[in-house]
Amino acid sequence: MKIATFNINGVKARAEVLGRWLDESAPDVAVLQEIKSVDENFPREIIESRGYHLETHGQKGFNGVAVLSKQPLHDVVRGLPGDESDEQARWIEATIGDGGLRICGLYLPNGNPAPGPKYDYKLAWMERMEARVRDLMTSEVPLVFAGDYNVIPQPEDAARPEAWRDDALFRPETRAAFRRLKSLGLYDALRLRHPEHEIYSFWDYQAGAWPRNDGIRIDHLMLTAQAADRLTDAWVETAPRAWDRPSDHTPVWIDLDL
DNA sequence: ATGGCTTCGGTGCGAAGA
Repeated sequence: MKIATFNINGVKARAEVLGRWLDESAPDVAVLQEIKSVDENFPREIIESRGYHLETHGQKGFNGVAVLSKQPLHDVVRGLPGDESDEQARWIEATIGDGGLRICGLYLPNGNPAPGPKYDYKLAWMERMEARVRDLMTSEVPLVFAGDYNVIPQPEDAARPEAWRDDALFRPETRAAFRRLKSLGLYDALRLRHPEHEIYSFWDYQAGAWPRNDGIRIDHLMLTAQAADRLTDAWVETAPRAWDRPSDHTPVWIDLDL
């Protein structure tokens, strides 16, 4: 089962890219971030015309997540539990097909500028995610937590780590919170398969970041042991970053023996 | 570089992103 996460930076602006990507790369399951669309205006036909089931959790203007799957989606949860007052659309869960896998698609807050209220929100969100992961891990079903984490886990996950030293994506508190998530028993799929350096998933639109390969790795698929046991491959698909009108992120993939 | 692009909403150009 091939599973991808893709921050598409606007589902309507990315209609052509999204259709081409589904045709060429054909994920079994994918989670999308930054759809920047309310659910009523989501261009569902791009996805459903290609035979996918689709669940969305959007809001006006920014944020927004979605999950698509060739198998039916069940028991959908929209929004990260733990704060009824949080109106930002950054979390969606669904069980795939007959229940052999549960996937969580997430768009973790950016947090800049740091320090400040946006950074406080990021750290609080990560604490809430920790609680949700704990909850879900009481089940024996393999779990995949996939999305744009807005976390550079280690210096080797950035082409120029010194440029990110004080940034909300790389500050010590951010990386410590990410380590706490891992210490619950989650495995970074890409690093399980590719411990080597220089693998990125985001390149800024500005200053020639893509042609200079001035990237960062912030899109992650985190697996429970039950899912990691099934992991056969993990990779970043860089080609879509070079297409016309690309997202500034590119898809990250795993293949599970499910 | 004190964001050099790009999205959205809305139809100006500011907010947000990373």
